[in-house]
Amino acid sequence: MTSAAEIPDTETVPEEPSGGGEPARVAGGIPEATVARLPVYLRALYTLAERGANTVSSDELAACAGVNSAKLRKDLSHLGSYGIRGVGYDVEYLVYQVSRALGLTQNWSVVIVGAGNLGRALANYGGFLTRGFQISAILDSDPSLVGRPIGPVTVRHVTELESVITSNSVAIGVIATPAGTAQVVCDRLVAAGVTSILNFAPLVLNVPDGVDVRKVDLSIELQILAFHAQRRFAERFGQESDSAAEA
Amino acid sequence: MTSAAEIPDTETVPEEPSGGGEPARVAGGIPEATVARLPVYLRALYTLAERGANTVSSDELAACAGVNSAKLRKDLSHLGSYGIRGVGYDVEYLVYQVSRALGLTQNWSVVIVGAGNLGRALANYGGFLTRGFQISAILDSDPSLVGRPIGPVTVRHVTELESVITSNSVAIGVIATPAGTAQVVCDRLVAAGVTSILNFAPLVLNVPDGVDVRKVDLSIELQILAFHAQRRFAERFGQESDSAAEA
DNA sequence: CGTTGTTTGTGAACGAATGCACAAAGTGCT
DNA sequence: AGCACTTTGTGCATTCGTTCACAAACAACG
Repeated sequence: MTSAAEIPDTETVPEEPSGGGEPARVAGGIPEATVARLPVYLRALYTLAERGANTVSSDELAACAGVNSAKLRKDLSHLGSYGIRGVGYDVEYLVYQVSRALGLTQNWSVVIVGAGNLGRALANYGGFLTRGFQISAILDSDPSLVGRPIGPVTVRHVTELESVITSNSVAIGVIATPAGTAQVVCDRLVAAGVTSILNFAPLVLNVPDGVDVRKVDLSIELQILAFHAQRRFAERFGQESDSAAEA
Repeated sequence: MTSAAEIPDTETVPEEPSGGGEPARVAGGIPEATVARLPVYLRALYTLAERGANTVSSDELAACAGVNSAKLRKDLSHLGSYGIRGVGYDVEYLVYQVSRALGLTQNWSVVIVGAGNLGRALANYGGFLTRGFQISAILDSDPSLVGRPIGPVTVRHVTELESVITSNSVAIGVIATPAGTAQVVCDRLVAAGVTSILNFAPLVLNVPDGVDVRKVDLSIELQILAFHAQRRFAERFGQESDSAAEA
């Protein structure tokens, strides 16, 4: 759930109505729910490729990705018709097509703001940033952290934010600061031209239209888990004292 | 979109059909999409309470939470009818009701497995674990980390996993290990009785029915951002070379 | 070449989520 | 008490997402 339901926060510019009864088909033609699953498929494909698989059926790939095979096929059908009936999908070719659809054939420059525990974890997580992303800088306001090497870069002072962004044409900003400074950092990122932001600070960021914010929030996830745990608990034993089931 | 969309992974046990035309109403009566937003409302309510607000209208609260006010009212209506027409909601009372709905009136015991950068970040993030959650232990397999104090606890060896869980009646496990060991850790958590798992490792965990897994995955979020960034880019300038828009 | 078996791609039914728009229900002023 | 104003709670239409089930397309083999 999510993503949650995740759960989308994008402000998508609506296209012309385009007649049909299809499920929306925003510009780019790929529904949000599908976009959120493509990275999962991509990871499964890489795993399969490492195992030496040349082709894969929708059933196998769906099992690896933890989804139902009909959903997988419908998702992939939004990218084009890249399967072979009676055989399956060519792994390498599908990797390329999914990557292209996600925009990973170009390299994206990322700046991380905040070199605390979380920022360090992100910068060090080589596995995360393998393909398509490159950390241009990690910034912090604490002078005692500046100059310290973390992962592929060294910490720079947050005053350099604007110059780092313009000189590296950074398109994605990651906010790993405390909640108190997150909005200020966000405003500066946006003013400097960043239109994609990944927010780890526990607050709702305010951004103008045209800026895409995604949030990752531990406490929210924990609370959702707590809800389900409580529900399971109440189901197993009798109903709780006063649930919302009164007439 | 996190969650957005985030995106559900729960195996919910369907209740009796219950007749009506309402949107599903799983056991507990609260739709998934609503559950995912309740923590956001709760945080906004705490912020408002700190500012000294006694009551709040759906418009204000919706603005704080970054959603549409009709959606907010519909969400809250699933908990019961706790507003006063013409006035709004009593902040303190609503905090209590939302907390109760989420199962935060009891304390949940959490164990973090993996004391690397990420595990340390989580254990130190006091802001995350304020209300309703308590870190019972943080575990790692690296002997050089054992004994080191992190946040409210000290690192213990992962061999103690089972005993920690049973003696603290831990209900929630957080996996902050590398991908290679995540499944093994997961299996051990499940075998020890944990039914709620928050997974930070970049892989799809395999769990039996009745276990609830939520994942937090940086690379997926980045890839979704990249997709939208690419789309915006292609929209601004002419269409890309070959999009999927052929007849 | 036809037949059998496999797997994709998708039409169509269903189910969930969103947002509008308004009646119902309250406050406060005169 | 009556009236004007505010805000909740919800029925309804619409959009979005999932799943089923099957025809179309291909491989393999005799």
